[in-house]
Amino acid sequence: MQKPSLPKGTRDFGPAQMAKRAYILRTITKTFKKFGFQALETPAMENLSTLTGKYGDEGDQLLFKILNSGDFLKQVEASDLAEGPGHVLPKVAEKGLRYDLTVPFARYVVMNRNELAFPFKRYQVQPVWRADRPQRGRYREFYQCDADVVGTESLLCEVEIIAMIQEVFAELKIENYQLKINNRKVLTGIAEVIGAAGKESALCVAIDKLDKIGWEKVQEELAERGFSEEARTALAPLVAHTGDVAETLTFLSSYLAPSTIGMEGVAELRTVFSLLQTYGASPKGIVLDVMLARGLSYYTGAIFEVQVPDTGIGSVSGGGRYDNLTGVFGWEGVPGVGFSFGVDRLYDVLEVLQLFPEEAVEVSDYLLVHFDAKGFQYGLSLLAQLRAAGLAVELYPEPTKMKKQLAYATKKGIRRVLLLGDDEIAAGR
RNA sequence: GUGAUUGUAGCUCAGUUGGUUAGAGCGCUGGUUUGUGGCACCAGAGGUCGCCGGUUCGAGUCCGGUCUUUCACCCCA
Repeated sequence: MQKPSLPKGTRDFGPAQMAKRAYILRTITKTFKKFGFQALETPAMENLSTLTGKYGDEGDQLLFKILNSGDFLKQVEASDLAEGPGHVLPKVAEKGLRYDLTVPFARYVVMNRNELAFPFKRYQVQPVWRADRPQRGRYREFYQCDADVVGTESLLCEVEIIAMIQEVFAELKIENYQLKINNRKVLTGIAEVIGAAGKESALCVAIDKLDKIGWEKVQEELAERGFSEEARTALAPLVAHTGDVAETLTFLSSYLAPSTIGMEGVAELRTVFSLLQTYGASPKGIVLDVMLARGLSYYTGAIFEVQVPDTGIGSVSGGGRYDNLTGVFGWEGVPGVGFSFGVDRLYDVLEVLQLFPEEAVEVSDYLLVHFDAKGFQYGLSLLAQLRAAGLAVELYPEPTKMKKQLAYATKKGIRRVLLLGDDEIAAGR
């Protein structure tokens, strides 16, 4: 007999966890629907050709590949083996597990472009798989919870994303959070202004670590990546800047004045904040963080990230705008904007802050406890009535002593029991 | 992918410089209690010490490999 075990980086979700996860997902999907987003599901597996090349070389390595069925070696020649794994792979695996929800979404949009009503707003809650090395809060199978709008450049989308995030956090009773906003064009502008035009992706990767490793270390990394002394000096006032949204916008207007694209970013940010005000959203939790970069290279406009301080848990939500979502599938120039909630991390945050409501745990309202066959028969006759009244009820299925039945109720967390003895039956209760 | 780290009963962990039948607490099962569980007391079950190999008269203890856990890097949710 073998000991059962789980593949590395995967988890079971027991009843208690499922109830709490369902609470989170109910809250999120309710909000998505309220904003006009519609559900989409795509297959767990995609053609490998759909997935490869979309996430960079490292991403390709993190894809789970599915071995072809049957004689998976039939197309492989000895010469292929000699050429290495890269040559053999396409001949033994033509499918892979999805790595995120964005690429399958783009594939879906392209395949259905004639049927969809644009701007198309969809949400999608499904697991994704990455052959990463697991760590705390990082798994090989985890859920993403995406909402995207494709087919419009309107900044209303950005505003609505901010409003949805605020609504979800309010519903979940998370009071203290930071919704960080920035714009990729601002970052491009910064690269231009400090004389490092075109090196913004390297700039982003380094700057993104500011919170984690501090300004000193970021400067070292920038130096390693070929940023000059002057560039780093020019960056310093920006790093040092603090202030509210209005002050930061004013600061950026002068700092980025030499950069056309940078000023475009500032203008977009101004519009978003202005629309937000008109919408009536509270400025609560919103931070304009010019150092927010996010690692992803495909964002071209707004960038979002949400953190809950003092929990030791990384960002729980993030997203941004991309100009060309569907270009890789041959349909150029379709803009989109979207974001994602990290369900697993949100779960951890609620756990740490003890914000799960008691009723999140789904358990029967009553257990019917019987002493003998007569009580069991009577209990059986009550079951359907009580259930018809909308109560979750169960009857202990075996004849056994009360101690065991009550212990079952205790362990399962059933708060109320009905004892069915001769006296109760006689009294009609 | 790089560098560390962990693994003993269902759970949390002891286990002395390698030396007889590997322990504790909690949990579990039964009983004290043929109508009131959570407390108490009594009894009991449960481990080829992650797995494979090596050193040794002898390995839970030392060595190698492998898997697993956790952590940092890379990257990311």
